[in-house]
Amino acid sequence: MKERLQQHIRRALQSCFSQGQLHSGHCPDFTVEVPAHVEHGDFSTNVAMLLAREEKQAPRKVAEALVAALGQGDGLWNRVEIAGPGFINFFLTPRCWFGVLDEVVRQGRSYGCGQQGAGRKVQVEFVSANPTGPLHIGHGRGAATGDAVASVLQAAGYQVQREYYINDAGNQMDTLGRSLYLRYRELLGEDIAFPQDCYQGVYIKDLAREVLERDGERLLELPEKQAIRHFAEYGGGRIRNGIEEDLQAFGVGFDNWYSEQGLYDRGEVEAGIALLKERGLTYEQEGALWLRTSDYGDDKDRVLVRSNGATTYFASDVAYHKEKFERGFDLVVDVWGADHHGYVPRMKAMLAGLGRNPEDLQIILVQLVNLLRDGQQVAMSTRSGEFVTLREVIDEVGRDACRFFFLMRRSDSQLDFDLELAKKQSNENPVYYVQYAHARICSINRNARDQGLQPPELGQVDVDRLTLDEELALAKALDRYPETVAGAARHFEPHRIVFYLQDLAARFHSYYNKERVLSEDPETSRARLYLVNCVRTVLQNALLLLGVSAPETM
RNA sequence: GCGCGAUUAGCUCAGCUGGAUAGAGCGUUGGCCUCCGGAGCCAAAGGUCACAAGUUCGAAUCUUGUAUCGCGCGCCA
Repeated sequence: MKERLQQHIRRALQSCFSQGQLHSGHCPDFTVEVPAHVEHGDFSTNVAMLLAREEKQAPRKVAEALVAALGQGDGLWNRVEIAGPGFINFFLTPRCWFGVLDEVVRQGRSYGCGQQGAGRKVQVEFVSANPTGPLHIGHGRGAATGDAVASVLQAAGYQVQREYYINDAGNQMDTLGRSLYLRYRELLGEDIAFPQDCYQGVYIKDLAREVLERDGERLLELPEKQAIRHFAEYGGGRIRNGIEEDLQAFGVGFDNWYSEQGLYDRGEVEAGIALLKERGLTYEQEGALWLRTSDYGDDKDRVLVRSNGATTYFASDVAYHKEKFERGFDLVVDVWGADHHGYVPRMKAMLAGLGRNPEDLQIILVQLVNLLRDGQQVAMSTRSGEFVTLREVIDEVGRDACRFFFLMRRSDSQLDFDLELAKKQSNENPVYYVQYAHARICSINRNARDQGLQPPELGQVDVDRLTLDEELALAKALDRYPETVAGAARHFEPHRIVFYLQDLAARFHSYYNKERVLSEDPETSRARLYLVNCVRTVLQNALLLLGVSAPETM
């Protein structure tokens, strides 16, 4: 709708230029917005105020010329007014608003999808937790966010790949192996002083016991190094499988699991470093190899190869991201914990150094989750290994509530997650509010069928029967859905969908309480059924983007 | 110390590319079931958008400074 108005305004502008009412001859970057107050119409544009300076005329004068040129707009609006400092307000006809219903029915499941990303490949990498322990609640937020961002981008027309980067190289795997090995020896009766820098969680003991049951005592015979490697491989594999199962329970699936170790095995890390050297972006100092990231906006230069010859984590990240783009992605999205925000400049710098536009890498920072129970903070400490796992939360509050809660705030603001609240089946809990709206409409459909009334087919309804303000408001809300999805995709902000859903559900509940859909008059009932099923379609489409189910009964 | 982010109703938070009289949920108070599912609805109260300058037709939004809070600042991953 917005776009149609923009076209009309542009056309009016051109005609003013050619007819000589206006002189500057160029079209400013104006906006068409939904005003905050209904008295200001359905849409409002600031174009006259933007032109005023160049035209050397009062904004309202410019607006008058434009309004004269706008004409009747093919019946799109029934009134145009100039208001305030020079806004032009449009009052659209109900008939044109209810046209959106046919659009929803025509497009069905794809209503809301757009073409802004058509022909572009994007990769979304998220979760990417180390395979050294189970996923915790923070990973859950990253998983929900990454998956929803990927879905939203898909809806915007991008070809999307979901990828999980497995940090299976470096000394953390060694630490995992050592932790397991020591617990194993402990189980066999040895008195072990378990080191601080080993993984403390109980899952380590469980895994060690598992190995003991499988392999018996014979691993004690192995040389320590070999034993540790054995434990690392076995434990890493088991933990990875566990992570995959947890994600599956959460409804998150990946197209690709990408191993860091594989980068080393194929010589990609070496190749990456060689390329940077070739481009003259590196130098040696005190026996280490540095990358000149500070030439591209970073605070300081960063080490790629340490003086002991070992490569840094950053070096494999260089190789990884270089390789991502070689795979042909036009856009790469990384979802990180916000505590890594200090790494953003060096990643962008690295891309710039490689001759790639830093904008082609978007990094979404996901803030901490503050876990509460009845308003009291649940104690968590990674060091002691006492943390609440994602699986525990899914089992306790359910997948839908869990996902919805993770997406209720913008990802870069901290999130309070109250376990008791998420479980409550009451009006305090926002998850069910939206799902309930969907279930209610399904219930209406069941009742309608009992009365021999089917949800009407495309256009088989008289929209003039829809005369209530609430009905018009619902149609307007449905019209706003596609641009909401587009905005969520452009800004990588899935929480916009959540807010939209709450708004749409509220409008529906309000309507439902005020007026019966199945009324005395069959034609009116059919029209309302048509409207309400459009609401259902959009609720379902939006919930689907978030990975939350749209139940028919609750 | 340097850098990044935050600061909006009692609480938790939205607020689009700078737009007109700043919004929602929860909580509080008072109403609504003979009625398609009350997991719902209606109404009221509640604000110096941290503070101070600046930019302009117009600032919660942009700039600078101040305060408070959080995070990050390794040849760790």
